[in-house]
Amino acid sequence: MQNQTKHEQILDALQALLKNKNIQNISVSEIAQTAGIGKGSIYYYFPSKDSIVDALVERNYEKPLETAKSLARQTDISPFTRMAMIFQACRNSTSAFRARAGAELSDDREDAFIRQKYIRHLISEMKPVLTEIIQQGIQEGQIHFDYPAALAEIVLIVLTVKLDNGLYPTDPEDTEETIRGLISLLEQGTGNPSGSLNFLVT
Amino acid sequence: MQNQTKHEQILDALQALLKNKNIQNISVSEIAQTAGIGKGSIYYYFPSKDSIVDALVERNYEKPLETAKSLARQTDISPFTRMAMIFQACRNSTSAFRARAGAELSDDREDAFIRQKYIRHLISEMKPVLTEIIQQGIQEGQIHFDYPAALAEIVLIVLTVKLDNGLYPTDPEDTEETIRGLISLLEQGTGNPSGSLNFLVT
DNA sequence: TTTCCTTTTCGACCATCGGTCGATTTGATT
DNA sequence: AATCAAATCGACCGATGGTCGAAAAGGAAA
Repeated sequence: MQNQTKHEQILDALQALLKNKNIQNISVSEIAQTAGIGKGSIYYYFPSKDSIVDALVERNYEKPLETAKSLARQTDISPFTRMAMIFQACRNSTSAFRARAGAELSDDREDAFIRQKYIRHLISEMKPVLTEIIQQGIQEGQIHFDYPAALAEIVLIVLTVKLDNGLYPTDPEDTEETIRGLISLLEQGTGNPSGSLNFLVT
Repeated sequence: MQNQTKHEQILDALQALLKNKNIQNISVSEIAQTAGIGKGSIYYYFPSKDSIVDALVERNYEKPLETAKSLARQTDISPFTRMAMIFQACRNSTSAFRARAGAELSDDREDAFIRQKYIRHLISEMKPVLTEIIQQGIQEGQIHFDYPAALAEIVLIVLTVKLDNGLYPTDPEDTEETIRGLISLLEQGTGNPSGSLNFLVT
């Protein structure tokens, strides 16, 4: 039983509790109790309640994002295929927090914070990767566009905001239409025939 | 002295306090003291501290957005000019909350919530307006695109997220480049010559 | 004016929370 | 056994959001 394990134990407890209530309504004592340790011990491993949340966000997003990144970095694959991977990664990485049970469409403050942290994390991690991919596409003549970094950012922002569906919630059909619109805009905006990028999303 | 006035008085107090610290560090007693009333009276006018924040967000964004909306609804003006108005409105409506003095780049929870509320508000209010404008542009043959609503949403999402610069903070040049990229994507994506939409942002 | 009732105001009080702290246990090393 | 550092604990602290009953304010009716 090393530090690592106790750390995980506490994070597991918080994650379990998050399924039933939001963070505001979870007390540190509760986390301790669920983890089966004393409240004081929590503060032996974490400096604050916030830091536990931070660590949990990190734990949930770091791994899938890391694998998506390494996949997307395989430069032998075609740019569009790698873009599709990123689209997929964005879909998959949607919050473990959102998996909350009753999950009323939350005006919830803590959720907002977690979401913000997640968006920042995802965009800053994926933007350079996607930019590279787009640049490769430009060099190979498949993409015609002058602002690769901006294009990467635009795509990531729209994907993140729409797919997370928490920051600005809409019904699924609406989300699909926006994604289709984004694809269409990408096609027309980068000089590709209509429908050619459909595979990005199917 | 009606209800309305006391209401406003409390909101004014909160707004004043927000200039110097963030909401987590402002207590209800402090708001009461600043407003010059007893703490108990606060709860006569508002059910909770959160609801005071909500009301303040509403008060700050409702008005400028309403005027932007009515401007953008003047169908006699050309679609692009009206789009420019919306671009401008997005720029201007950036948070009274962000005007905070020291304003360290906040990982702050309350800020995240306020930002979320603002983004939801702005997008849901402006999307129908912008959609109409784009549809008009399509009819007049100035815009060639099949998903007017999606296009409206994409533009609003990118503008909101980037211009607010809190959800995903970057340096100003980077923001400018993304906006330029968005313009360029719009031009190429809607069949307009390069540079023709520059006026949207200058 | 006096009475009566509603609306408004208030701050002491309450439960609870995040976080601290000193005491205590554990357990490896000598 | 002796020792020391790492780990554990829960009583305790200050502060907070929110409650409550008492009391003031202010008409309206007598």
